[in-house]
Amino acid sequence: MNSGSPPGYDPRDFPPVAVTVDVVLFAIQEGELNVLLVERGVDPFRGDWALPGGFVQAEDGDLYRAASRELAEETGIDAGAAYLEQLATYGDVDRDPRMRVVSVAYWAACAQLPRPIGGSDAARAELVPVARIEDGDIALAFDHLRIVQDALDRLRSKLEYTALGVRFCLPAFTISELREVYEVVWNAKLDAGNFQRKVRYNGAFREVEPEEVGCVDMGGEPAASPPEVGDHLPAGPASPGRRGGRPASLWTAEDPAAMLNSPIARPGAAEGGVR
Amino acid sequence: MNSGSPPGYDPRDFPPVAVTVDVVLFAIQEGELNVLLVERGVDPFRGDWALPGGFVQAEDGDLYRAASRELAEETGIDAGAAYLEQLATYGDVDRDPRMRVVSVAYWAACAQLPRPIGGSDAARAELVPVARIEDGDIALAFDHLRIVQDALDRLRSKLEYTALGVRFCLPAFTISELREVYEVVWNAKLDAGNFQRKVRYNGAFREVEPEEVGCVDMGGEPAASPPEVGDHLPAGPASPGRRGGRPASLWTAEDPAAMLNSPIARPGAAEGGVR
DNA sequence: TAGGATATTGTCGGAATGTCAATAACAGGT
DNA sequence: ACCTGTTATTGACATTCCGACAATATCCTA
Repeated sequence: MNSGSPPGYDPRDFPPVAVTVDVVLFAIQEGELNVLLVERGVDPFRGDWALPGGFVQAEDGDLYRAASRELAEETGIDAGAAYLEQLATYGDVDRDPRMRVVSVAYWAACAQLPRPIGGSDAARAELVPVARIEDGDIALAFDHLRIVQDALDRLRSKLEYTALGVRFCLPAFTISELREVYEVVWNAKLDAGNFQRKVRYNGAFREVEPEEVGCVDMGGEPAASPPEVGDHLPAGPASPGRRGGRPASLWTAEDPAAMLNSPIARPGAAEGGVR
Repeated sequence: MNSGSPPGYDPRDFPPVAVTVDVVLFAIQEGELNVLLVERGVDPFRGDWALPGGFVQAEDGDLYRAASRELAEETGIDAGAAYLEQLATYGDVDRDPRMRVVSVAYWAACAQLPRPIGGSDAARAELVPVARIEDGDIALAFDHLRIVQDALDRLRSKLEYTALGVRFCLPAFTISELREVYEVVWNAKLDAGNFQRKVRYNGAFREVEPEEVGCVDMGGEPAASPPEVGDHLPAGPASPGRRGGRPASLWTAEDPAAMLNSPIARPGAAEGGVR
């Protein structure tokens, strides 16, 4: 297990390694799935886009906390409001030209970016459509392309069998809003009727009575304006104008991370990585 | 690579952190699911059981390779033969009393331990039934109990929708052998007939013709020796004596990591962590 | 050759799913 | 008030899937 001196590690006993955390934050805007990227201002990969991240600090009690801190610094978002789950760890010897850097990647999903982002760092931070990344239109630093792809795989899989899609919605949402989340993330069209049934039967979701609205809290961001009946997807044409039609009932998820007792089928999911 | 100045990292720029890999190796023996543990001989947690692992070395090109190396050192098993997949990374500040150690955990599954184990290290290495660990009968060092539990969750989930169960079997196996793997890992009983259909229909498995296996003797004398048709589970009463009954056809999995196009239902899986 | 054991195939009712259509409830304009 | 367009929600069905359980098939042992 350990190599050299008996008890107590000596920093000289092991090769110098830096440990960082990187966060893949997903958000839906304009009916598109986006990832938060920052533009690198320093040398390796200067000018390229990279995931927000940084060194694990001594003050970070654990890795989750380190990732939350990075997320908050970059976006002001509270980790509880964006889920935040560990994805994987990347440690190829040459992934950073300067020295060995082992990076623990996390992924997150949030309903809407509170402020115009661009946190404490001077670096420009922007939401970039994943479509452009998957098409290779964006130059990503380090092995961050692979990390984003892994995160995408994980996100797409998890929507199948967990209620995590609601993290893209406000605390109270309509079934159609949730369906649109699925359609955007999966880049597929789902039958409205079936989706309705799926949600209604799944114990993971609960219809919220009109009187309750306003009390629903997913433990996250205090929605700027109390969730209003008829709210639509965060951003997009959004709530401003209900374009007519029968008003939808509002729903909520007790525990967004909960398993669905029957999964929601992904259309073209012959095979693929589920992780 | 690194040196000092411009955009290079300086070891003094970040807190000293050690990076290790730990491996949770599962193996089935005597109809029980086991985990490979080593007895600690040095101070922190001396005498307790721990997962095999060690520092990421400079020679390890990537983390997977580091884990393979640890696995090989400890058991002589080639990583390719045991799958080996990254599980998660653990970095709580106090998980090791000596200093901050970030540990990247891997899990693996193998059909049978080649030698009586107990690799290069002087430390005693043993297969311990997971039942005893889950019951709390075994004192595990560090946060290794949590790691084992996470690995168990992952293993049990992955059996549902991948062909990874075959990693507990020899290259060619009978459907009953595979079913027993499921029953042992899930600690549940499965209907033999339905399981049969599941495997036969799933594109992930392929029936192997007798000619492919070697000198096959299906239906004649009890072939005396080597690649025998009636092989049973690695270990256990095993192949020695077919206890009678219609001989089973042999199967194989093209790609053990492949997804099952229709999952195998886990009996009492109301909810739980899929990770 | 009988009895026991294991593998494999069949049957059948209930549950789940997908497709497609019908109804409900609202906004807006005339 | 009435008509039209739009979205939500519910129904009807055919098809498939699944679990429980029974029936065969093939071998071993005695």
